Amino acid sequence: MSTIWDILFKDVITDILRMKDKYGSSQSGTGKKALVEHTSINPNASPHVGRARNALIGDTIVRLLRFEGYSVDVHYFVNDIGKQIAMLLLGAKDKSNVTFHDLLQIYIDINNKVSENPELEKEVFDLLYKLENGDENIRSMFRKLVNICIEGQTSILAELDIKYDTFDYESDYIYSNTTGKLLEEFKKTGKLEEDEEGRLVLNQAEYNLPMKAPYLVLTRKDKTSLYPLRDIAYTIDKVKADADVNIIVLGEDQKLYFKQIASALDLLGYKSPTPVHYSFVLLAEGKMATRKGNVVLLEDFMKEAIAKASEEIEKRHGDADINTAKAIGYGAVKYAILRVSNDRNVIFDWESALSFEGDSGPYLQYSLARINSIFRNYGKELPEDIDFSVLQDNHEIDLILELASFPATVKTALKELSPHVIANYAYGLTKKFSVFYRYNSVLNAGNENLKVARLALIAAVRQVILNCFELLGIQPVEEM
RNA sequence: ACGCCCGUAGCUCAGUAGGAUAGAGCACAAGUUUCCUAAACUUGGUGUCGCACGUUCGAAUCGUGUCGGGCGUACCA
Repeated sequence: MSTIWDILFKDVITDILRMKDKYGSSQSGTGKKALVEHTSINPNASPHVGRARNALIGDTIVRLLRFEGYSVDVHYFVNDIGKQIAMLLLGAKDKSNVTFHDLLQIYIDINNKVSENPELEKEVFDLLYKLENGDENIRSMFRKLVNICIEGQTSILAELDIKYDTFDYESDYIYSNTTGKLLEEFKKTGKLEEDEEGRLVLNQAEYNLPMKAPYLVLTRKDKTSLYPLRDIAYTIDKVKADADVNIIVLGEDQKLYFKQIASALDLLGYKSPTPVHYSFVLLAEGKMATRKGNVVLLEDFMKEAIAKASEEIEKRHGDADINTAKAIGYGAVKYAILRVSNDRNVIFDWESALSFEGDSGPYLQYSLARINSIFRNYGKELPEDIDFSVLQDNHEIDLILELASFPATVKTALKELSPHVIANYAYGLTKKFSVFYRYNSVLNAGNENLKVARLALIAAVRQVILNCFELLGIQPVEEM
């Protein structure tokens, strides 16, 4: 008396248990290369949660691509040149032993000073001019400051298990005169013009971009480079790496700007990377502004999350293991940001971001911990032959349908480059598991056939939760 | 002023290649544990799916307009 459900249970569960951490992957990237650039924070201060959204989306896309079998090269563009970093240097150069955590205040102070005293701006540009024209002393001062920043920023992200393969320094494009050669290329297109002030600008009228003036300014009047020129040079380098997939994660403030870059690339015959845009993180009381200092720093969010996790663990188990507290706290941090679709603003408020109940990272981990607990109590290997026809409860059917839809979910997430698809799926699956768990005992199922069939079912659930965790960068927790 | 994105329950969010009574979490109230972890589960809603008009047998989903929020519109990066 075989039914459609028997077949579904048998096929899906056996597939999952056989394919393990590959279940859900269609291996569409086997033998292919992908290049992803994300984060690329200005080296001026500790990242706030808004910047973290870039890193989290980017990292999840990297994980999705690797899951699909792509060989992924993760790039970080270090913006170690330009007015902002020169200002930071101006603010820091008379101070000794500057550390990463001094930089935010220095940055805020110097911004205030310069806006009060425009004379200081000349010093800023003087620093830049010397830098671009090979002043070794200035150059090493910049590099030293930038490295303090990058080290500080990436160590915070590394703590969240977000890692990079390649750091590309923007200044290298000037030192190697790549920007100079690029200007020659643009000259050949006939679209490079010198404006009345002596700056070199690219005429982009033919691309009909929605802007008032169709010009991309590439240099200052002293012919020092502006960011777009360096960015184009860099982007061309990435395109030349000839990856099958080339992605860049950018805030929505870069939408139009990136179209300008893409147009410039098109002019030279290059295919531009695929941009993934996301909306900003807002505070309940308004916008975040680094210069005003009303930001939520990522590291503060992480610390609070660990503190909350430790507190919850102590409530239940006496003392808290720091690794477990980190896994739970960081899972909450990541999930709070990844659950929202890219094109919506994330409204950050401490209370819901640190909620460990319901639709949250810890909820997912808790489901996994419960499954682990059942297997610890069972203490044996599952038998080879399992009769799946005994599974016919509605809660079991809900679960198997959810499990069966995981591969399609991965495809959607990859097609739309939207991590929230995975986050929401993971919640939906664990919610169904929680309901199943409430109404169906596994170890006391009544008979051996039902018991092992349910064990196989939740083993499959466990595997798919683990696969979601791998994609979201959330650490599994054995017990909690 | 113009361009792009968003607007769904008190709050935070899913759901839009058109399809049946629009779903979660939080908050609030009441319950569930001699039984695999209660960070869980169940029950309780008064949603004009911002508003208006339109296309359609049928619209949260498509079109136009409008209001509100986010972002942008060469010489920051």
